[in-house]
Amino acid sequence: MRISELAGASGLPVATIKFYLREGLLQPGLATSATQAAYDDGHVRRLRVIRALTGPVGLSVQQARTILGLIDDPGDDLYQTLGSAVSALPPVVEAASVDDPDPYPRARAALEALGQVYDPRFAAVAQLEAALTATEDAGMPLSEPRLLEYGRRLRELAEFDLEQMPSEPHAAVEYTVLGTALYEPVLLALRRLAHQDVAAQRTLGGDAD
Amino acid sequence: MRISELAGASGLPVATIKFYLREGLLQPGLATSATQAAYDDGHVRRLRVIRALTGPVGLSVQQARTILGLIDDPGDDLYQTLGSAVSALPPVVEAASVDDPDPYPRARAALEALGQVYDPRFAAVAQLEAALTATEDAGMPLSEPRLLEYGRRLRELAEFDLEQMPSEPHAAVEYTVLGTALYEPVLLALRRLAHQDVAAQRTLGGDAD
DNA sequence: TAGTATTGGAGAGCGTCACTATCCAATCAT
DNA sequence: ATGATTGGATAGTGACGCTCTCCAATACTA
Repeated sequence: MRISELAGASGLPVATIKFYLREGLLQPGLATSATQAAYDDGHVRRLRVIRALTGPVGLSVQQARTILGLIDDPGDDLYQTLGSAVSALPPVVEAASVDDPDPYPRARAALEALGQVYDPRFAAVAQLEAALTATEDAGMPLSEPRLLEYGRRLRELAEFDLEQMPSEPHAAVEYTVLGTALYEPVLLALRRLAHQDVAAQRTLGGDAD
Repeated sequence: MRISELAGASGLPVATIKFYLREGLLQPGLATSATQAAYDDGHVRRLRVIRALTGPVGLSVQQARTILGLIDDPGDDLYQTLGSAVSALPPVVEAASVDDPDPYPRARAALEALGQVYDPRFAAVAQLEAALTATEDAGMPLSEPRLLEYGRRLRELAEFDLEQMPSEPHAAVEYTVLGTALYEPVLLALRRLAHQDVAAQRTLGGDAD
Protein backbone atom coordinates (compact mmCIF):
# COMPACT_ATOMS: atom_id res chain seq x y z
CA MET A 1 0.00 0.00 0.00
CA ARG A 2 1.48 3.33 -1.03
CA ILE A 3 0.92 6.57 0.83
CA SER A 4 -1.81 7.73 -1.51
CA GLU A 5 -3.64 4.45 -0.98
CA LEU A 6 -3.18 4.77 2.76
CA ALA A 7 -4.70 8.23 2.47
CA GLY A 8 -7.64 6.74 0.61
CA ALA A 9 -8.09 3.93 3.11
CA SER A 10 -7.98 6.26 6.10
CA GLY A 11 -9.80 9.19 4.62
CA LEU A 12 -7.00 11.55 5.54
CA PRO A 13 -5.04 13.87 3.23
CA VAL A 14 -1.58 12.71 2.28
CA ALA A 15 -0.15 15.89 3.80
CA THR A 16 -1.64 14.99 7.17
CA ILE A 17 -0.22 11.48 7.05
CA LYS A 18 3.18 12.92 6.26
CA PHE A 19 2.73 15.22 9.23
CA TYR A 20 2.01 12.29 11.55
CA LEU A 21 5.03 10.46 10.17
CA ARG A 22 7.20 13.49 10.80
CA GLU A 23 5.84 13.86 14.31
CA GLY A 24 6.49 10.22 15.08
CA LEU A 25 2.85 9.29 15.71
CA LEU A 26 2.71 6.93 12.76
CA GLN A 27 5.39 4.31 12.31
CA PRO A 28 7.26 4.67 8.97
CA GLY A 29 6.34 2.32 6.17
CA LEU A 30 8.68 -0.35 4.92
CA ALA A 31 10.97 1.52 2.53
CA THR A 32 11.13 -0.30 -0.79
CA SER A 33 13.27 2.33 -2.51
CA ALA A 34 14.36 5.90 -2.00
CA THR A 35 10.98 7.21 -3.02
CA GLN A 36 8.65 4.43 -2.04
CA ALA A 37 7.43 2.83 1.14
CA ALA A 38 4.87 0.12 1.80
CA TYR A 39 2.09 0.61 4.35
CA ASP A 40 -0.31 -2.00 5.65
CA ASP A 41 -3.44 -2.45 7.73
CA GLY A 42 -1.46 -1.73 10.86
CA HIS A 43 -0.95 1.78 9.57
CA VAL A 44 -4.64 2.19 8.86
CA ARG A 45 -5.50 1.04 12.38
CA ARG A 46 -2.89 3.31 13.84
CA LEU A 47 -4.30 6.27 12.00
CA ARG A 48 -7.71 5.50 13.45
CA VAL A 49 -6.27 5.42 16.94
CA ILE A 50 -4.44 8.70 16.31
CA ARG A 51 -7.61 10.38 15.14
CA ALA A 52 -9.55 9.02 18.10
CA LEU A 53 -6.97 10.37 20.52
CA THR A 54 -6.49 13.77 18.91
CA GLY A 55 -10.20 14.15 18.20
CA PRO A 56 -12.80 13.09 20.77
CA VAL A 57 -10.28 12.49 23.53
CA GLY A 58 -8.82 15.91 22.81
CA LEU A 59 -5.14 15.11 23.09
CA SER A 60 -2.47 17.29 21.55
CA VAL A 61 -0.09 15.68 19.10
CA GLN A 62 2.54 15.71 21.81
CA GLN A 63 0.29 13.93 24.29
CA ALA A 64 -0.86 11.41 21.71
CA ARG A 65 2.77 10.62 20.94
CA THR A 66 3.40 9.83 24.59
CA ILE A 67 0.35 7.59 24.86
CA LEU A 68 1.17 5.76 21.64
CA GLY A 69 4.74 5.39 22.79
CA LEU A 70 3.56 3.68 25.95
CA ILE A 71 1.46 1.25 23.97
CA ASP A 72 4.28 0.47 21.57
CA ASP A 73 6.89 0.09 24.21
CA PRO A 74 5.42 -0.35 27.68
CA GLY A 75 7.48 -0.84 30.77
CA ASP A 76 7.20 -4.18 32.50
CA ASP A 77 5.21 -2.61 35.30
CA LEU A 78 1.60 -2.00 34.38
CA TYR A 79 1.16 0.21 37.41
CA GLN A 80 3.94 2.55 36.38
CA THR A 81 2.92 2.51 32.75
CA LEU A 82 -0.57 3.60 33.75
CA GLY A 83 0.97 6.38 35.80
CA SER A 84 2.95 7.62 32.83
CA ALA A 85 -0.14 7.51 30.67
CA VAL A 86 -2.13 9.53 33.17
CA SER A 87 0.49 12.23 33.36
CA ALA A 88 0.27 12.60 29.58
CA LEU A 89 -3.48 13.10 29.69
CA PRO A 90 -5.04 16.51 30.08
CA PRO A 91 -5.45 18.52 32.18
CA VAL A 92 -1.72 19.03 32.51
CA VAL A 93 -0.90 20.25 35.98
CA GLU A 94 2.57 21.26 36.95
CA ALA A 95 4.03 19.31 39.84
CA ALA A 96 4.27 21.01 43.21
CA SER A 97 7.59 22.01 44.65
CA VAL A 98 9.52 19.17 46.23
CA ASP A 99 9.95 21.16 49.43
CA ASP A 100 6.27 21.45 50.13
CA PRO A 101 5.50 19.03 52.96
CA ASP A 102 1.83 18.74 52.01
CA PRO A 103 1.41 19.87 48.42
CA TYR A 104 -2.02 18.32 47.79
CA PRO A 105 -4.05 18.60 51.00
CA ARG A 106 -7.47 18.27 49.40
CA ALA A 107 -6.50 15.26 47.36
CA ARG A 108 -4.76 13.67 50.33
CA ALA A 109 -7.81 14.11 52.53
CA ALA A 110 -10.05 12.68 49.85
CA LEU A 111 -7.92 9.62 49.21
CA GLU A 112 -7.43 8.91 52.88
CA ALA A 113 -11.15 9.12 53.43
CA LEU A 114 -11.66 6.74 50.53
CA GLY A 115 -9.05 4.35 51.80
CA GLN A 116 -6.95 4.64 48.67
CA VAL A 117 -3.21 5.04 48.48
CA TYR A 118 -2.01 8.65 48.51
CA ASP A 119 1.18 9.14 46.57
CA PRO A 120 1.98 12.77 45.70
CA ARG A 121 4.02 11.64 42.72
CA PHE A 122 0.91 10.57 40.82
CA ALA A 123 -0.12 13.03 38.17
CA ALA A 124 -3.76 12.30 38.91
CA VAL A 125 -3.28 13.47 42.50
CA ALA A 126 -2.17 16.88 41.26
CA GLN A 127 -5.06 16.84 38.79
CA LEU A 128 -7.51 16.09 41.58
CA GLU A 129 -6.08 18.86 43.72
CA ALA A 130 -6.32 21.33 40.84
CA ALA A 131 -9.88 20.28 40.08
CA LEU A 132 -10.95 20.61 43.71
CA THR A 133 -9.23 23.96 44.00
CA ALA A 134 -11.08 25.11 40.90
CA THR A 135 -14.43 24.18 42.41
CA GLU A 136 -13.56 26.22 45.50
CA ASP A 137 -12.26 29.16 43.48
CA ALA A 138 -15.46 29.24 41.52
CA GLY A 139 -17.42 29.28 44.73
CA MET A 140 -18.84 25.77 44.38
CA PRO A 141 -16.77 23.55 46.61
CA LEU A 142 -17.45 19.84 46.55
CA SER A 143 -18.67 18.72 49.94
CA GLU A 144 -16.83 15.82 51.50
CA PRO A 145 -19.78 13.42 51.51
CA ARG A 146 -20.28 14.13 47.87
CA LEU A 147 -16.63 13.61 47.10
CA LEU A 148 -16.77 10.30 48.91
CA GLU A 149 -19.85 9.29 47.01
CA TYR A 150 -18.11 10.05 43.73
CA GLY A 151 -14.96 8.29 44.77
CA ARG A 152 -16.71 5.19 46.01
CA ARG A 153 -18.72 4.74 42.84
CA LEU A 154 -15.81 5.40 40.53
CA ARG A 155 -13.74 2.95 42.48
CA GLU A 156 -16.38 0.29 41.87
CA LEU A 157 -16.40 1.18 38.21
CA ALA A 158 -12.62 0.88 38.11
CA GLU A 159 -12.79 -2.59 39.58
CA PHE A 160 -15.33 -3.50 36.97
CA ASP A 161 -12.98 -2.15 34.28
CA LEU A 162 -9.96 -3.99 35.51
CA GLU A 163 -11.81 -7.27 35.81
CA GLN A 164 -12.22 -7.24 32.09
CA MET A 165 -8.56 -6.59 31.41
CA PRO A 166 -6.96 -9.03 28.96
CA SER A 167 -4.34 -11.28 30.50
CA GLU A 168 -1.80 -10.98 27.71
CA PRO A 169 0.61 -8.21 28.80
CA HIS A 170 0.72 -6.21 25.61
CA ALA A 171 -3.04 -6.31 25.25
CA ALA A 172 -3.39 -5.39 28.92
CA VAL A 173 -1.34 -2.24 28.49
CA GLU A 174 -3.26 -1.22 25.42
CA TYR A 175 -6.52 -1.91 27.20
CA THR A 176 -5.58 0.06 30.26
CA VAL A 177 -3.93 3.03 28.58
CA LEU A 178 -6.38 3.44 25.73
CA GLY A 179 -9.28 2.58 27.99
CA THR A 180 -8.37 5.37 30.38
CA ALA A 181 -8.29 7.85 27.55
CA LEU A 182 -11.06 6.59 25.28
CA TYR A 183 -13.71 5.87 27.86
CA GLU A 184 -13.47 9.21 29.57
CA PRO A 185 -15.47 11.04 26.91
CA VAL A 186 -18.09 8.29 27.11
CA LEU A 187 -18.30 8.76 30.83
CA LEU A 188 -18.74 12.50 30.55
CA ALA A 189 -21.38 12.21 27.87
CA LEU A 190 -23.31 9.70 29.96
CA ARG A 191 -23.10 11.93 32.98
CA ARG A 192 -24.40 14.90 31.03
CA LEU A 193 -27.25 12.85 29.64
CA ALA A 194 -28.08 11.54 33.07
CA HIS A 195 -28.22 15.06 34.41
CA GLN A 196 -30.48 16.12 31.63
CA ASP A 197 -32.70 13.14 32.15
CA VAL A 198 -33.03 13.77 35.86
CA ALA A 199 -33.55 17.49 35.25
CA ALA A 200 -36.28 16.69 32.77
CA GLN A 201 -38.11 14.57 35.29
CA ARG A 202 -37.84 17.25 37.93
CA THR A 203 -38.97 19.96 35.54
CA LEU A 204 -41.94 17.98 34.30
CA GLY A 205 -42.65 16.76 37.79
CA GLY A 206 -43.26 20.35 38.87
CA ASP A 207 -40.13 22.29 39.74
CA ALA A 208 -41.88 24.58 42.21
CA ASP A 209 -39.56 27.56 42.35
CA MET B 1 -11.89 49.38 43.11
CA ARG B 2 -9.95 50.46 40.05
CA ILE B 3 -8.65 48.10 37.41
CA SER B 4 -5.17 47.99 38.83
CA GLU B 5 -6.59 47.07 42.23
CA LEU B 6 -8.76 44.42 40.62
CA ALA B 7 -5.61 43.08 39.01
CA GLY B 8 -3.96 42.97 42.41
CA ALA B 9 -6.94 41.31 44.05
CA SER B 10 -7.24 38.65 41.36
CA GLY B 11 -3.57 38.11 40.67
CA LEU B 12 -4.07 38.68 36.96
CA PRO B 13 -2.28 41.22 34.75
CA VAL B 14 -4.27 44.30 33.84
CA ALA B 15 -3.87 43.40 30.18
CA THR B 16 -5.57 40.08 30.74
CA ILE B 17 -8.47 41.71 32.55
CA LYS B 18 -8.86 44.15 29.70
CA PHE B 19 -8.88 41.17 27.36
CA TYR B 20 -11.69 39.50 29.31
CA LEU B 21 -13.63 42.77 29.27
CA ARG B 22 -13.17 43.08 25.55
CA GLU B 23 -14.25 39.47 25.04
CA GLY B 24 -17.35 39.97 27.16
CA LEU B 25 -16.42 37.41 29.82
CA LEU B 26 -16.16 40.02 32.57
CA GLN B 27 -18.97 42.49 33.09
CA PRO B 28 -17.78 46.13 32.68
CA GLY B 29 -17.21 48.13 35.83
CA LEU B 30 -19.41 51.04 36.78
CA ALA B 31 -18.05 53.93 34.75
CA THR B 32 -17.40 56.90 36.98
CA SER B 33 -15.87 59.02 34.26
CA ALA B 34 -14.49 58.64 30.77
CA THR B 35 -11.31 57.09 32.07
CA GLN B 36 -12.39 55.44 35.27
CA ALA B 37 -14.61 52.56 36.28
CA ALA B 38 -15.35 50.99 39.63
CA TYR B 39 -15.07 47.24 40.15
CA ASP B 40 -16.22 45.27 43.15
CA ASP B 41 -16.07 41.83 44.74
CA GLY B 42 -18.42 40.50 42.10
CA HIS B 43 -15.72 41.15 39.54
CA VAL B 44 -13.15 39.35 41.63
CA ARG B 45 -15.44 36.33 41.96
CA ARG B 46 -16.20 36.41 38.28
CA LEU B 47 -12.52 36.39 37.43
CA ARG B 48 -12.08 33.32 39.61
CA VAL B 49 -14.88 31.57 37.77
CA ILE B 50 -13.39 32.57 34.42
CA ARG B 51 -10.00 31.18 35.37
CA ALA B 52 -11.55 27.98 36.67
CA LEU B 53 -13.43 27.48 33.42
CA THR B 54 -10.61 28.36 31.06
CA GLY B 55 -8.03 26.54 33.18
CA PRO B 56 -8.85 23.17 34.77
CA VAL B 57 -12.11 22.72 32.90
CA GLY B 58 -10.30 23.54 29.68
CA LEU B 59 -12.86 25.75 28.03
CA SER B 60 -11.98 28.17 25.27
CA VAL B 61 -12.81 31.81 25.78
CA GLN B 62 -15.70 31.37 23.41
CA GLN B 63 -17.11 28.43 25.34
CA ALA B 64 -16.63 30.15 28.66
CA ARG B 65 -18.55 33.15 27.34
CA THR B 66 -21.49 30.90 26.50
CA ILE B 67 -21.49 29.24 29.91
CA LEU B 68 -21.21 32.54 31.74
CA GLY B 69 -23.94 33.97 29.57
CA LEU B 70 -26.26 31.15 30.64
CA ILE B 71 -25.55 31.82 34.29
CA ASP B 72 -26.11 35.54 33.91
CA ASP B 73 -29.23 35.24 31.90
CA PRO B 74 -30.75 31.76 32.07
CA GLY B 75 -33.93 30.80 30.33
CA ASP B 76 -36.88 29.95 32.51
CA ASP B 77 -36.50 26.27 31.72
CA LEU B 78 -33.71 24.62 33.65
CA TYR B 79 -33.84 21.64 31.36
CA GLN B 80 -33.21 23.71 28.25
CA THR B 81 -30.60 25.84 29.95
CA LEU B 82 -28.71 22.71 30.88
CA GLY B 83 -28.93 21.56 27.30
CA SER B 84 -27.45 24.82 26.05
CA ALA B 85 -24.67 24.55 28.57
CA VAL B 86 -23.83 21.03 27.49
CA SER B 87 -23.59 22.01 23.85
CA ALA B 88 -21.04 24.66 24.82
CA LEU B 89 -18.87 22.15 26.61
CA PRO B 90 -16.15 20.23 24.85
CA PRO B 91 -15.91 18.02 22.95
CA VAL B 92 -17.68 19.99 20.27
CA VAL B 93 -19.41 17.65 17.87
CA GLU B 94 -21.15 18.92 14.80
CA ALA B 95 -24.79 18.02 14.55
CA ALA B 96 -25.82 15.30 12.14
CA SER B 97 -27.75 16.11 9.01
CA VAL B 98 -31.45 16.65 9.57
CA ASP B 99 -32.28 14.13 6.88
CA ASP B 100 -30.60 11.23 8.60
CA PRO B 101 -33.38 9.08 10.06
CA ASP B 102 -31.12 7.53 12.70
CA PRO B 103 -28.09 9.77 13.15
CA TYR B 104 -26.93 8.39 16.48
CA PRO B 105 -27.62 4.66 16.54
CA ARG B 106 -25.12 3.78 19.26
CA ALA B 107 -26.30 6.51 21.57
CA ARG B 108 -29.93 5.66 20.89
CA ALA B 109 -29.39 2.00 21.69
CA ALA B 110 -27.55 2.89 24.87
CA LEU B 111 -30.17 5.31 26.11
CA GLU B 112 -33.02 2.98 25.30
CA ALA B 113 -31.31 0.18 27.16
CA LEU B 114 -30.83 2.53 30.08
CA GLY B 115 -34.43 3.65 29.99
CA GLN B 116 -33.50 7.28 29.46
CA VAL B 117 -35.03 9.71 27.03
CA TYR B 118 -33.43 9.73 23.60
CA ASP B 119 -33.62 13.09 21.91
CA PRO B 120 -31.25 13.53 18.96
CA ARG B 121 -31.26 17.29 19.49
CA PHE B 122 -29.24 16.99 22.68
CA ALA B 123 -25.62 17.86 22.21
CA ALA B 124 -24.63 15.17 24.66
CA VAL B 125 -26.24 12.54 22.44
CA ALA B 126 -23.94 13.51 19.59
CA GLN B 127 -21.04 13.57 22.03
CA LEU B 128 -21.89 10.08 23.23
CA GLU B 129 -22.13 8.83 19.68
CA ALA B 130 -18.77 10.38 18.80
CA ALA B 131 -17.16 8.93 21.91
CA LEU B 132 -18.54 5.46 21.21
CA THR B 133 -17.49 5.67 17.58
CA ALA B 134 -14.00 6.65 18.71
CA THR B 135 -13.75 3.57 20.94
CA GLU B 136 -14.73 1.41 17.98
CA ASP B 137 -12.39 3.18 15.60
CA ALA B 138 -9.54 2.65 17.99
CA GLY B 139 -10.39 -1.03 18.16
CA MET B 140 -11.64 -0.99 21.73
CA PRO B 141 -15.42 -0.95 21.56
CA LEU B 142 -17.34 -0.61 24.78
CA SER B 143 -19.39 -3.72 25.36
CA GLU B 144 -23.08 -3.21 26.00
CA PRO B 145 -23.05 -4.58 29.54
CA ARG B 146 -20.23 -2.28 30.37
CA LEU B 147 -21.98 0.70 28.86
CA LEU B 148 -25.05 -0.13 30.91
CA GLU B 149 -22.97 -0.44 34.03
CA TYR B 150 -21.48 2.98 33.38
CA GLY B 151 -24.81 4.52 32.56
CA ARG B 152 -26.57 3.07 35.57
CA ARG B 153 -23.97 4.29 38.01
CA LEU B 154 -23.70 7.73 36.48
CA ARG B 155 -27.43 8.04 36.54
CA GLU B 156 -27.38 7.35 40.28
CA LEU B 157 -24.67 9.92 40.69
CA ALA B 158 -26.74 12.43 38.73
CA GLU B 159 -29.68 11.87 41.04
CA PHE B 160 -27.42 12.42 43.97
CA ASP B 161 -26.20 15.67 42.37
CA LEU B 162 -29.64 17.00 41.61
CA GLU B 163 -30.92 16.24 45.10
CA GLN B 164 -28.52 18.81 46.40
CA MET B 165 -29.57 21.48 43.98
CA PRO B 166 -30.53 24.82 45.58
CA SER B 167 -34.19 25.71 45.30
CA GLU B 168 -33.69 29.34 44.35
CA PRO B 169 -33.84 29.46 40.52
CA HIS B 170 -30.79 31.57 39.86
CA ALA B 171 -28.68 29.52 42.25
CA ALA B 172 -30.06 26.35 40.72
CA VAL B 173 -28.89 27.33 37.26
CA GLU B 174 -25.48 28.28 38.52
CA TYR B 175 -25.26 25.03 40.44
CA THR B 176 -26.28 22.91 37.51
CA VAL B 177 -24.30 24.62 34.79
CA LEU B 178 -21.12 25.21 36.76
CA GLY B 179 -21.48 21.83 38.44
CA THR B 180 -21.60 20.06 35.13
CA ALA B 181 -18.42 21.78 34.03
CA LEU B 182 -16.47 22.02 37.27
CA TYR B 183 -17.07 18.55 38.62
CA GLU B 184 -16.08 16.73 35.45
CA PRO B 185 -12.34 17.15 36.03
CA VAL B 186 -12.84 15.88 39.58
CA LEU B 187 -14.64 12.85 38.25
CA LEU B 188 -11.90 12.06 35.77
CA ALA B 189 -9.15 12.50 38.33
CA LEU B 190 -10.95 10.19 40.74
CA ARG B 191 -11.42 7.60 38.04
CA ARG B 192 -7.76 7.69 37.14
CA LEU B 193 -6.75 7.35 40.76
CA ALA B 194 -9.15 4.48 41.25
CA HIS B 195 -7.67 2.71 38.24
CA GLN B 196 -4.21 3.21 39.58
CA ASP B 197 -5.23 2.00 42.99
CA VAL B 198 -6.84 -1.14 41.62
CA ALA B 199 -3.90 -1.73 39.28
CA ALA B 200 -1.53 -1.41 42.21
CA GLN B 201 -3.39 -4.06 44.14
CA ARG B 202 -3.41 -6.39 41.15
CA THR B 203 0.26 -5.83 40.47
CA LEU B 204 1.30 -6.39 44.06
CA GLY B 205 -1.16 -9.22 44.39
CA GLY B 206 0.76 -11.13 41.74
CA ASP B 207 0.02 -10.26 38.15
CA ALA B 208 1.02 -13.61 36.76
CA ASP B 209 2.46 -13.74 33.24
C1' DT C 1 -2.54 75.26 38.78
C1' DA C 2 1.24 72.72 36.85
C1' DG C 3 2.97 68.28 36.25
C1' DT C 4 2.99 63.38 36.61
C1' DA C 5 0.58 58.95 36.85
C1' DT C 6 -3.23 56.13 35.69
C1' DT C 7 -7.19 54.81 33.15
C1' DG C 8 -10.30 52.77 29.50
C1' DG C 9 -10.22 51.62 25.01
C1' DA C 10 -8.48 50.10 20.57
C1' DG C 11 -5.05 47.93 17.59
C1' DA C 12 -1.40 45.26 16.54
C1' DG C 13 1.93 41.78 17.80
C1' DC C 14 3.44 37.20 19.58
C1' DG C 15 4.16 32.24 20.48
C1' DT C 16 1.98 27.88 20.03
C1' DC C 17 -0.46 24.53 17.59
C1' DA C 18 -2.30 21.43 14.05
C1' DC C 19 -2.23 21.07 10.00
C1' DT C 20 -1.52 22.38 4.73
C1' DA C 21 0.92 23.79 0.70
C1' DT C 22 5.01 24.00 -2.04
C1' DC C 23 9.16 22.26 -3.81
C1' DC C 24 12.48 18.91 -5.20
C1' DA C 25 15.13 15.18 -6.83
C1' DA C 26 14.59 10.20 -7.14
C1' DT C 27 11.96 6.67 -8.96
C1' DC C 28 7.90 4.32 -10.82
C1' DA C 29 4.55 3.16 -14.52
C1' DT C 30 3.68 2.93 -19.46
C1' DA D 1 11.41 8.40 -22.56
C1' DT D 2 8.23 10.85 -20.35
C1' DG D 3 4.74 12.14 -17.20
C1' DA D 4 3.01 11.04 -12.57
C1' DT D 5 4.03 9.85 -7.85
C1' DT D 6 6.86 9.41 -3.91
C1' DG D 7 9.43 10.57 0.49
C1' DG D 8 11.37 14.23 2.59
C1' DA D 9 12.21 18.99 3.88
C1' DT D 10 10.70 23.77 4.48
C1' DA D 11 7.60 27.27 4.80
C1' DG D 12 3.02 29.08 5.19
C1' DT D 13 -1.73 29.43 7.43
C1' DG D 14 -5.54 30.38 10.50
C1' DA D 15 -7.15 30.06 15.08
C1' DC D 16 -6.27 31.03 19.82
C1' DG D 17 -5.10 33.26 24.19
C1' DC D 18 -3.06 36.43 25.64
C1' DT D 19 0.40 40.66 25.79
C1' DC D 20 2.21 45.05 24.27
C1' DT D 21 1.86 49.67 22.70
C1' DC D 22 -0.29 53.74 22.07
C1' DC D 23 -3.55 57.48 23.01
C1' DA D 24 -6.27 61.18 24.79
C1' DA D 25 -8.93 61.96 28.93
C1' DT D 26 -8.86 62.25 33.56
C1' DA D 27 -7.13 61.77 38.33
C1' DC D 28 -3.96 62.69 41.99
C1' DT D 29 0.02 65.57 43.99
C1' DA D 30 2.51 69.58 45.15
